[in-house]
Amino acid sequence: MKTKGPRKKITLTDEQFTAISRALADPRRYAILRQIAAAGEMACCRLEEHEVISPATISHHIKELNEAGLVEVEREGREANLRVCRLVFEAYVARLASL
Amino acid sequence: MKTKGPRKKITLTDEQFTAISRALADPRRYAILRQIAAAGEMACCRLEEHEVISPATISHHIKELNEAGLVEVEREGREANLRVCRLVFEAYVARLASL
DNA sequence: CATCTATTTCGATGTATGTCGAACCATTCG
DNA sequence: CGAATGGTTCGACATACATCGAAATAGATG
Repeated sequence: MKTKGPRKKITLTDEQFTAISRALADPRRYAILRQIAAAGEMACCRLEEHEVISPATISHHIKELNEAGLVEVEREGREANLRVCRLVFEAYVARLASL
Repeated sequence: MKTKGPRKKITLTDEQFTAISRALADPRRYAILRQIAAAGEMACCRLEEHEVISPATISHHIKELNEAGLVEVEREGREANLRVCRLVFEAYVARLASL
């Protein structure tokens, strides 16, 4: 069975690869990424992290994830909608797996 | 074709997972890991990094990789033989891929 | 407009970490 | 034994970075 896979192959630059590695290295950031991934799409204000860390810090983490190319941010009204860039993430995993 | 795959499945603790993430996040450390992986097994003193960074720093990185469970160190005579722990690495990639 | 909510930006702060030199330990070899 | 080789350990140092509070921005809403 072919579970609606990626259409295109993506190649990451070395810079993006290390940016992603660093982005994933912080547990809090990884937890955020997981929530977004699990939800498919979610508003920033729905993140569990609001119980734990300040809005400023959350915003910072989102920015890191976004600049690494892992997360797409779409402002909609007053909130920010987050979505994982699957193609980029899969490209990262693939490259990592090839060691 | 079944390319001599891993015998057992390994489950990583959360701590080990983040330790590996952090270990991979430094480009220098990742480069070292790649060399070891490419060689299958290699003496520490053969690492290209000796051209770039001090023995002390290399030793530090090896230690990090080892403590994360990614690299096995076996002292043989005066040199240290390095080998990638494939099972651990593959467990990491698998868990990462499942997001 | 005034206010509330969601988010960002800025500056400050404490901690983590990559790096080094120097000293040290272990092994090999003359 | 004494020197050379390969690694490690130990501070020290500089930079990176997670975090915060406060102030700013932007949209919704009364």
